[in-house]
Amino acid sequence: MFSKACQYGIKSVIYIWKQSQIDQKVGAKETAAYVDAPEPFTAKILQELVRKKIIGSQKGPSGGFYIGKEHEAISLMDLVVAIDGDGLFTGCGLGLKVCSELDPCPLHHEINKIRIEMIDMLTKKSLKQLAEEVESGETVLRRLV
Amino acid sequence: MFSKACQYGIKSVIYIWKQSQIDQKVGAKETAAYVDAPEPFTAKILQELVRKKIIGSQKGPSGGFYIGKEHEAISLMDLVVAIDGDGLFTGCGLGLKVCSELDPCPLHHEINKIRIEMIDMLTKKSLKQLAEEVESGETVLRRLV
DNA sequence: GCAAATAAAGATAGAATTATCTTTATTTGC
DNA sequence: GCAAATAAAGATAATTCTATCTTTATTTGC
Repeated sequence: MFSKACQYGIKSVIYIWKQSQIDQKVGAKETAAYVDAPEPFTAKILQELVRKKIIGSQKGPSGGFYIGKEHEAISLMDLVVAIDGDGLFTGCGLGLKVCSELDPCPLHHEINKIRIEMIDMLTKKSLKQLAEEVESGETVLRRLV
Repeated sequence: MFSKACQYGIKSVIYIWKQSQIDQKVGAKETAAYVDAPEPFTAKILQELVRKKIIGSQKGPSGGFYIGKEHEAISLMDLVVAIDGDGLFTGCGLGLKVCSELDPCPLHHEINKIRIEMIDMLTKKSLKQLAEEVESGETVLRRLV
């Protein structure tokens, strides 16, 4: 469903959010280690997210990635689209050039229904909410064993 | 959502079904042309589907791919799994090694809900049904313009 | 100003997916 | 039996995704 890059991105951003709550910027290395993702690849993804204004960054000692007021409204949807693009949500699910309500491909209605639910879920979930659920222990971001 | 191979596979199998209804075996070339997919790639996919008993094939003149009684119970789910594997439906959506109802990843419940709907849809849709809807004009398999 | 820490950028490599080409095996119709 | 048609198998190439390494640019603390 999501690419590896996207999976790493989602987990990283939740961690960065969590640390930003206690005013800590976090490095790519620390983040990658925490979410169990390859470090240089994670760094690339975070770089890209900064470019797209999903998160912020600061160079130099005690620098790192962070999430500030300006990123608070970011939804999971924004994040996923920033990394994977909108291919999951738009275009024909079977790759037809022409596919619409009027000329639906054999899976048009079915895929549409699932897409709507997916978009709904990703739009409603804020990163804040995800981070808070991890914080409270409702969900887990990494294995602690 | 589905790989290209899977998209080509789904469309091809619907066409093959349709032709099997009128007792016509169809070649890889004809199938690929009909569903607007690259020919050698389509041939490979169909080969694989034969190996997995999703469709049948016969060599020689007036041979080709077909769908017989023995394939009638095949669901879309069988087809998708045969080509893309079950990665869409199993394992953690964020790639965590440990993720379950008891130790859910931040998206576990949400992804589960969508997966259940997807599995439900793919399991209930038979290839027969898809082919009949194309036949009746309810849905379209390729652009006719 | 300088050293250290960090992100950013760019180059490279490995693996998987997508796609093509060539050769071989089988089947049919004559 | 032979030619033609077709699927099957195997080799190769192109592209994209995943991953790493190296160099450069910034920023901080001293």
